[in-house]
Amino acid sequence: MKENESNKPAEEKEVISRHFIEQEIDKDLKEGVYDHVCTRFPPEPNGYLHIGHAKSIILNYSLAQEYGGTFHMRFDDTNPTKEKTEFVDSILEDIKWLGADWKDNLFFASDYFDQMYEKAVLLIRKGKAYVSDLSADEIREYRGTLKEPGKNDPNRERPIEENLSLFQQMKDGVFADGEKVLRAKIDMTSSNINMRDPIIYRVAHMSHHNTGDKWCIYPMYDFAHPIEDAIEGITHSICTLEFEDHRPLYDWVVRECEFENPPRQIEFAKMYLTNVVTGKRYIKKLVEDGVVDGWDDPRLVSIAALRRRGFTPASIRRFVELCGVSKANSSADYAMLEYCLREDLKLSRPRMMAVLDPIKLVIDNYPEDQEEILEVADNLENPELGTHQVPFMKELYIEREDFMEEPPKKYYRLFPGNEVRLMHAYFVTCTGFEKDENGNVTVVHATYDPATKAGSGFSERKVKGTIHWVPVKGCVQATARLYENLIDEEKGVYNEEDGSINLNPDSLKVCENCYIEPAIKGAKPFDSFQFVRNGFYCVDCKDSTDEKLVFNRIVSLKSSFKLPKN
RNA sequence: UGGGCUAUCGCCAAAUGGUAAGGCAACGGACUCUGACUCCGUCAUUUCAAGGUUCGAAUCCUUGUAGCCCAGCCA
Repeated sequence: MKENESNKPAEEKEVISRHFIEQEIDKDLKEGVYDHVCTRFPPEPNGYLHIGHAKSIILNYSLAQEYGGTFHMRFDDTNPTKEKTEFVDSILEDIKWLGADWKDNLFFASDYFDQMYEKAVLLIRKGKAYVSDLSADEIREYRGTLKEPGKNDPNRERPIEENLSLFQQMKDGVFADGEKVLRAKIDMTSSNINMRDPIIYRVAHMSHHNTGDKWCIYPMYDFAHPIEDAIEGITHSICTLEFEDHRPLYDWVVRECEFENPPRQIEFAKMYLTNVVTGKRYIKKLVEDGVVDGWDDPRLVSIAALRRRGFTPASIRRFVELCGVSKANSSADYAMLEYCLREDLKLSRPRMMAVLDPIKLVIDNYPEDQEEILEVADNLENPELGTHQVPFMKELYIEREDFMEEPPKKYYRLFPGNEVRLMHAYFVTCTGFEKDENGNVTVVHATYDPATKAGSGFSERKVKGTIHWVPVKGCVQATARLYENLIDEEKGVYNEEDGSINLNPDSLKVCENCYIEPAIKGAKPFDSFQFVRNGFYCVDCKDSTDEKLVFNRIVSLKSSFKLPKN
C-alpha cells in the first residue's frame, strides 16, 4: 500500500471504476462475442454540434482508443429533406477540433443505399416485408395507441412477387411521395410500438446532398442504422436512451438481413448542462431577434461558440470524463465545466496585467523621466513559458475597484494611508486622490519605496494586498467582453407561462477602454491569456484586429472576496 | 395491469450481499508578489418509501411512489 502512494498514475487507475459500457465491452471481449472494438459517431447533418454531442463523440472515440479499436465517423444522411453539405463541413470541423480522429474512416449512410435496397428486397423475398398502399393517416390509425394494439395492414398478405414489383416501381419513381411505403412484417399487436410493422422505406422525390437524384426512395432510420453498423463492422453501437425501445427492432433487422457479424446497441443517458439552451428553434430565434450575434456567439454552447469563446478541446474532454457515463438522466453543473477550463488554462497560458476599468495612479516621488524595464515570468508556476518585459514609470493605470476613499473592513487594496504591492514592482503608499466636479475619483496619488523592488529580497515588512497595473505609455488599448450566462439562473431556462427563454440582461458587458501591458501586442485570434486577478481571455476570431484587440472572457478566476454591499 | 428505462449528498457518480469511494460546489483554516493556485480539514449512521429474506441489504424479494422515453412516411 504505502510504497504505491508515490506512484500517481497507478493509484488513479485503481480508484477510477469502469462505467457500465466498459463493463459490457469487457464482458463481450472475455466471452468472445467480439475480438475487437469498433465504435462510431453517427450524426445526421442537419444542424450544428453542441456541448451535448461532445459526450457521445468523446465516449465513442475514447472507447475505441482504450480498447485499441477503431473509431468511425459516419453521417446518418438518410433523409434528404433535412440535410445539407454545409452541416457536414461544420460537423467535421468541430469533431476534428475536439480531437476525435477518424483517420480514413469517414462514411456516409447514403453510400450504402444500394446495399440497403438489396436487403429490403431480401426481406420481401423472405416474406418479411411488404408494400403498403395506406396513407400516412391510415397507417397511424392502424397502428393503434400506447394502450391498444394495432390492426393488420390490408396489404399485409400481398404476394411476394407483387411486393417485389411494387417496390421496384417505388424505386423507379412510378409513385408520388406518400403513395406507397415498404413495411417490415413483424407484429401489429406488439406492446412495443416500434415493432408494429414499422415503415422501412418511403418515397421522397428530392435530391440528396450526396446521391443527388439517383434515388427517390429512402430508408428509414430503424432499417438503415443497423445495416450501416453491420456493413462497417461496428461492434458496439452506442446511442442515447430514447432508442432503448428500438433495440428489438435493431436486432430484428440485423438478424433478418442475415448479417454474420451482428453489432450490439448500448444506450446511455445524454448529457445535459444546467441553464444552457441547445434547442435549434430557440437558438434560431435568439439569432433572429439579435439577442446573440450568430450561432457562434460566445454565450452559446455550440461547439463553434465554445471554440470562439476560447474553450479548449482538452477541457471539454476532461469535463465529459468527469461527468461519467450512466443511464440516469442528469444535468451537470456549469461550474464543473468552468473548473475543467481553469484547470487546463492555469499553467498553460501567459499571465498578463490588464486594467479593464482604468484610473490613473501617479507616483509622486518617482522621477518624471525615469522608466524601468521589468522582466517578468509569463507564468510563475510554469517557467517554460518564458518571460516578457513591462516598463514601470511615474504614471500608471490601476483598476478603479482597487482604490476606495473609505474602505470597508478587510479591504486590502489602496486607500489613503495604506501600502500595497504593485505586482512585479514596488510597494506604494496612497497619499491622496483627486475628484472631478461629480465626485468621481480621477487620479490616485502615491509614493513608492525604492527598497521594496520585486526580486530585491526585501523583507523588512509585508503588505496584505497586491494589485496589478499598466504603464500609461506603451500600453495597449483593447476591448474586453465579459460574459455571464445567457440564462437567468434564478428563473431557469424556460418561462413557464409562454415557453420563452428567461434571459439574463447582464450576459454581456463590454469594456471598450481597457489597457493591457505592452507585451500583449501581436496577439492573434484564439490566443488566450490569464488577465491577472481577473480571468482567462481569448482574442476574438471575428471582431479583433491588429489595431484594436477584442477579447472574450473565457471564464473568470474564482474569488472569495466580496465587497460588502452598503 | 400498455411497454421500456431510471432513482445513492446542492450537482455528477462508485459500490456487482460483507458494513456508503471520488470529483464539482460549499464552508473553515494554512500559505501566498494573483482575495487565484496549492495544502489541510468539514460535508450521506444512510441509498425514493414501506415491509420482508439474511449473521449481514444501496445491492435479493414484495408492494408502492416519483421522473424520463415511445403512437414521424424524423434521427
